[in-house]
Amino acid sequence: MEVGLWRGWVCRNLYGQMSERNSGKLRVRFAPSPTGFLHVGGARTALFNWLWARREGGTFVLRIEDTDLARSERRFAEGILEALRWLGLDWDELYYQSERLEIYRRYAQRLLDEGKAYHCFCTPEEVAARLGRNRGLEYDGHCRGLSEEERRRYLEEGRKPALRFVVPEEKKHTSFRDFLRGEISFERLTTGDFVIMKSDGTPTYNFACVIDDHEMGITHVLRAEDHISNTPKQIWIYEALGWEPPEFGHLSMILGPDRRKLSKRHGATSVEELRAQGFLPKAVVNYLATLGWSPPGGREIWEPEELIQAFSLDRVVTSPQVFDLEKLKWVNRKHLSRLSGKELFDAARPFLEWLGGEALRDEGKVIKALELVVPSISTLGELVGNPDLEVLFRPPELDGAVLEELSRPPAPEALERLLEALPDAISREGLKPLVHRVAGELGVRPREVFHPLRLALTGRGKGPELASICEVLGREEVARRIRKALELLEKGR
RNA sequence: GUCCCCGUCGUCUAGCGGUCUAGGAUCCCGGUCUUUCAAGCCGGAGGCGGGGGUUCGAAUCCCCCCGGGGACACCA
Repeated sequence: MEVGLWRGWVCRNLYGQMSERNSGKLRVRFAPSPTGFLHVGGARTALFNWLWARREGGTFVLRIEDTDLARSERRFAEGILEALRWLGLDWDELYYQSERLEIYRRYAQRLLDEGKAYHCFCTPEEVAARLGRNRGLEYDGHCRGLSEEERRRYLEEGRKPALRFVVPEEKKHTSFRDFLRGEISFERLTTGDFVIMKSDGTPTYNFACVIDDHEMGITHVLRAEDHISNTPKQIWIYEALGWEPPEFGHLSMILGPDRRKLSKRHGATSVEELRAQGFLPKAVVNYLATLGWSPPGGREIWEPEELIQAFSLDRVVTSPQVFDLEKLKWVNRKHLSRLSGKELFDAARPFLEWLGGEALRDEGKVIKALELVVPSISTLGELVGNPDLEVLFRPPELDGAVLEELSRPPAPEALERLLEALPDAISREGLKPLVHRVAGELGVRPREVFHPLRLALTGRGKGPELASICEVLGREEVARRIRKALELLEKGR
C-alpha cells in the first residue's frame, strides 16, 4: 500500500479501534535521559505523546532513562521533571530505570540461558583495535563461541563480561511498519551482535527500552527519527523474548537555522532557557504543537485544552522542522495579550524583582503598568530593565538633551498651564480634552503639548499612550513630575 | 564508508490527479491608525529541488539524479 494511503488508513483505523475497544487503552511514554536540560526537540516529542494520550483518554508514562551512570545526573532529571511540569505536561506514571536494574538482569539471564545472548569478554579497546576506528564495522563475534577453557581464563584475569545479543546474518535484512511513515525496510542493517548488558551490570538503551516498554504496557512508541535504526534491533529483542512489539512511529528532527540538528550553539534550545527568557508555557506548547503538526482550519493560536481536542496523528508531518524563535515570539505575544491582569501579574512576577519590593506592593498598579507595557514586548524577559515600565514606578532622570527640548517654546508654557489645570482633569478620558484646550490657548498643535508632557513625565520621546501613563501615575505624581521639570528648567535658565 | 529518512514561499505549513494563474501564518517591505514608539488593521514581495515518465490533465502517482538530515558505541 502506498505510504500516503496507508498513513490515512492506519490513523483512521487506529482511532476506530481505540474508541470501539477501550478508550483508556492507549499507553504512550516519553523517555528522556537525564544528561542535560530538556531541549525543544524532546519537549515536542513529549508534547505529542501527551496530546495523543489526553486526546484518547490514554495513559502518559514518563520514564527517566538513567542507566548511563557516567552521564546521568540527578539534577538533570529533576530539571526535566520541572520543565515538563512548567509546560503543563502532567504524567500518569513515573519510572526511573536506575531503580529497575533487577528486572533487566532477570531478562538478560533468560536470554543467556536460552542461548540468545552470550558473554563477551572483549574490552571496548580490544574491539576497536580489531575493527579499526572506522564506524560502520560490526563486532566480529570474537566471543560468540568461547570454550569453557577460554571463559575460565578470562574470568581468572578478572574480566567482567558484557552480554551480547545474537544477531543472525539473515535478520539484518528487515523492515517494520511505522504508523507515521509506512513501511521502512533495511537492505542490510550494519549491526553485529550488540551489547545488551554492560560489564558493569547496567542495561544498554535498546535493551532497557524494550523491557520497559513491554513491562509498562506501552502500546505505541512515538519518538524522534533518530531512533529509526534502533527499531529493528528492539523488535528482535521482543521476538527473542516472545513478546508482541508495540506500534512504532517516528517524528522528524527539529533543526537549527543552519538545518543541522538543534543544539546548544543555536542559542536558546532548552525549555529552561525559554522559561528564563520569559516565554509563557502555553505559548511554547502552542508553538511546539504546530512544529510538525498542522492544526485544522489553519488557526494559529490555541489554548492547551483546545490542542488536546484538535490533535490528531493524521496531521503530523515527517519532514524535519527548523526551530524559528521569531515565530515563537509572535505566538508568545499573542498569548501575552490574552492574559487577564492577574495572570499577567503572576507570569511577570519573576521578571519584576529589579523594580524593588516597594514598587510591587500595589498589585493593582503593577497590573495596570504591565498592561501598558506588555503590548510592546515579545517575552516577559523584556520587562527586565524596561524603561517604559521603570518610569511608571520611578521618576525619570531628565538629561541635558531632554531639558534642552523642554526649554523650547511652547513647552514651558504648556507645562505650566497643564499643571494649573491638573486638579480637575487628569482622568484617562480627561487628558486629551485638557491637552487640546491648552494647545488651543497657546495656539499650537496638540502634539506640541503632548510631547513636552511626555518628556516631563517619562524623560523619553516614546512609550505607551500618555493618558494611560497619567492614569497609572496618579494625579499627585503627575503634578510632582511636572513641577520637578519646571524647577529644573528654572535652574538651567 | 554502509544504511535509513526527508524535499511546497527565508521559516512553519495547507494541498491526497482537475476546484492551484498553489492557500494561510511568520519574517521582510509599504500604507493606515495614533500625541510618539510598538501593537492593531490593510496591502505587497516571496515557493512546488532538477530531469524523465504515467495521464486528456500532476505540487499531488512512478523512476533517476541532486540536495538536506539522521543512524551505525559497554550514549540514550
